[in-house]
Amino acid sequence: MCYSCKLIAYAKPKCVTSPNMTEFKFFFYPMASERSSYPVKIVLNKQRISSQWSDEEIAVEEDSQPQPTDVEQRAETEPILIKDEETAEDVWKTDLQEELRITGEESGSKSGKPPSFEQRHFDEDFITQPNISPEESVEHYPNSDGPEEPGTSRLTSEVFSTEQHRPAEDEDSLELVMVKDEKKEELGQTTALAGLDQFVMDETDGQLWTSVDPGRHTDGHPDFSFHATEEYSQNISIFPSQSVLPSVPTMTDDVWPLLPSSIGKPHADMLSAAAHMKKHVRTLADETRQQMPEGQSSEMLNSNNDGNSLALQPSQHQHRASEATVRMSECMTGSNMATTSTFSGYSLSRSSFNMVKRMRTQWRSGGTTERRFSCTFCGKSFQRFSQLKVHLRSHTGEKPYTCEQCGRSFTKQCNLIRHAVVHSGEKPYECTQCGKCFTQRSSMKSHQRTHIGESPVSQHVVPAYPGDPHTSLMLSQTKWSK
DNA sequence: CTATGCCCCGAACAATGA
DNA sequence: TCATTGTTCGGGGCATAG
Repeated sequence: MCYSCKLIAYAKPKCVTSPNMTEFKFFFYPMASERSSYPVKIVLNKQRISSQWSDEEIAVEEDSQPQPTDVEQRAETEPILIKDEETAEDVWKTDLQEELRITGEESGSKSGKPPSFEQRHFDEDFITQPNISPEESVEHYPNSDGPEEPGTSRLTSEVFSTEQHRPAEDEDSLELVMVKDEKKEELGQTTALAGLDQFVMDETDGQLWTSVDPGRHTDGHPDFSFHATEEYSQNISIFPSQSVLPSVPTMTDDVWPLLPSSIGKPHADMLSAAAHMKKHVRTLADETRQQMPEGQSSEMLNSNNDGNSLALQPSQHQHRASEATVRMSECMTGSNMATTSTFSGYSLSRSSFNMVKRMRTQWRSGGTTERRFSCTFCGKSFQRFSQLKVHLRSHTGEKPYTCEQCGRSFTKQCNLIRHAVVHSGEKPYECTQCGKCFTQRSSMKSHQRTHIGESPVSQHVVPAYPGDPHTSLMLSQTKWSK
């Protein structure tokens, strides 16, 4: 959102124009007044505390917007279910270009088909915010002088969720189309097709789409989430030359009256405003990059945008989505994922999807490398994908195996089996020297080391477990070192 | 190849005794 | 209070079955 040009912007994938090209729409919505900035509350930043809002925002919020709204509550409680349109096998067959194509396909809604829950949430997730429809953005702006019914929510979960809402966008918003072009040689053609209101982008990497943590501020103002990439921001070219101007699609008169007077109909101010938004694109993308932990931005952010979910979770997880969940935004910010369970772990599926594909590529090209699967979270490598899959649970907080007696969950089934002795009281491991029993073998072995300690002479000569440096180290560092 | 189970180490925490 | 010991669990390596 720009407080200078009074525009609110966000991007949304539009459709697939060719196997190598995906269109994205930039929607710019006018702010009717300074006070109209208050709808940024609609950003649904659930993590931000109220004290972070300005006094004015709080005042407005208290006056006219009972909280939390139903939508906010729903967003907090309902899991994000991402529809998987590809089988795992298909995923393996795709290459990076296909991935881009998929990104466009999955983002495109099926016209004439009611939005499914998954699709709706996907779109919400992708758009991230602002979660306000163009129609409402006009209706509820205080400047519109429209009487606002008490209790009327400014929010809607259906906003922009499907193509069915597009007419409203076309009517009330200034629509800019961004064309994601994968091949530079097609740039000229794309430019010709794009016209004035299209951004021609160049792509050099398959991991491009990012999103901004909605919980951030920009210049002291609430931040609208934003989807773009640093590559895009670097190469973004709005109205590169005046020569493009003749190709400007004519904006309908239905649109222009809704824009702030400073923007008006297509003229120099419009170009200035667009150039201004370009600056925002770049700024926000840079901020996004800086915010992300190093080495994670591409994977993590990219995962938030589409619905290609690779079912990395075991089947049990489908019954325990509420248990093995993770808040995607927290993944993006690197906070503790395991301790906060709000959204379904499926929100990470895209990340896994990209990661797995990358790993497979690495495996194919790497040949006979010892460690073929690397975790993009921590960089740890594994010989087998199944090992990595289990390892990923430590990052996602997924614990698919739950004890029926105490409800505690575990990342591995063997851990659950091992845990069962806690309830049964069974101590199957007995010390051969003293007869004391233990629940775990490692506990018994640890105990047996104490027996070895009873013989200070032998502890250096005959370790409890020959070849076990840990034993020798323990002995040298404990009582015998005194 | 994946799924599964076993084994292991290490960390965190609690209980206990000097 | 501190060191020691025991308990519990997380997580990696590996073997094996399918």
